[in-house]
Amino acid sequence: MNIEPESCRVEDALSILVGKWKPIILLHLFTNGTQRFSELKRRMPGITQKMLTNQLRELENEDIIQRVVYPQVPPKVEYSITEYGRSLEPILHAMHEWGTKHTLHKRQKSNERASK
Amino acid sequence: MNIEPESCRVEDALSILVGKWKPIILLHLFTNGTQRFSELKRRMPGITQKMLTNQLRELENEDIIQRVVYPQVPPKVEYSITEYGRSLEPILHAMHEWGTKHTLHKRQKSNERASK
DNA sequence: CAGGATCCAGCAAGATACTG
DNA sequence: CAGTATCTTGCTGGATCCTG
Repeated sequence: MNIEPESCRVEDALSILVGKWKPIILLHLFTNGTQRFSELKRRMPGITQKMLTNQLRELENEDIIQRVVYPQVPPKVEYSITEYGRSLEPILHAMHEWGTKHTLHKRQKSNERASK
Repeated sequence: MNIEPESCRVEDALSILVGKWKPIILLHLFTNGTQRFSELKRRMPGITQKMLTNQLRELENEDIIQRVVYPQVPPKVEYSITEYGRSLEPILHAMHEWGTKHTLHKRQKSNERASK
């Protein structure tokens, strides 16, 4: 590891992924491609309209996702990952892999304690 | 990307890195090895004792870092990365790389807008 | 030296109601 | 359908003071 703590840019990446629903939103867009607002909402039980809108706006402001409005009634808005946004894919994937192992790791630890 | 949103473990990894000082603490331990509480504090201007203690405890609870207490007066406590904690290194590194590019990306965007 | 204990401000996020 | 507006709550992080 040769990152100078003074010029650390980990936080920049982190700040974009942080947000209660952002990783899941990204995953849905990665796996299912372009989707409408209502589709995303339906796929994420528990999220409120306000939060979905917020998180989508923040991702859009960072050029991670793209928002396309079709001027019609009733309204239709589609969201998709930008090409730039795709560069986050390896990171998301690495975190998922690590998280999976970590879940097992924690389970082992708690079993060790329980069997004493 | 083939992560099922239902079994997504990105959040698990994220939750460990999130915390205002955690990435920097990890970087300092990665680059400088074992260090005492006061050394870490000195290297991080602005952090309070409470926060340093908090963040260290949380990392310790996840087995990312190790805490060794020397029973003497005045007290001496040393912190270091566990071998398990080292598995986070590639992720931190990837995020730093991405963050560096993202900083440039944003600068370009704002220049584009400014020159219109 | 390395903390623990309190108190407090700010922001993220949830609930709910309304609208072009 | 895809939002916006408002109110409220819970948690993160900061300031400050105390101690084995």
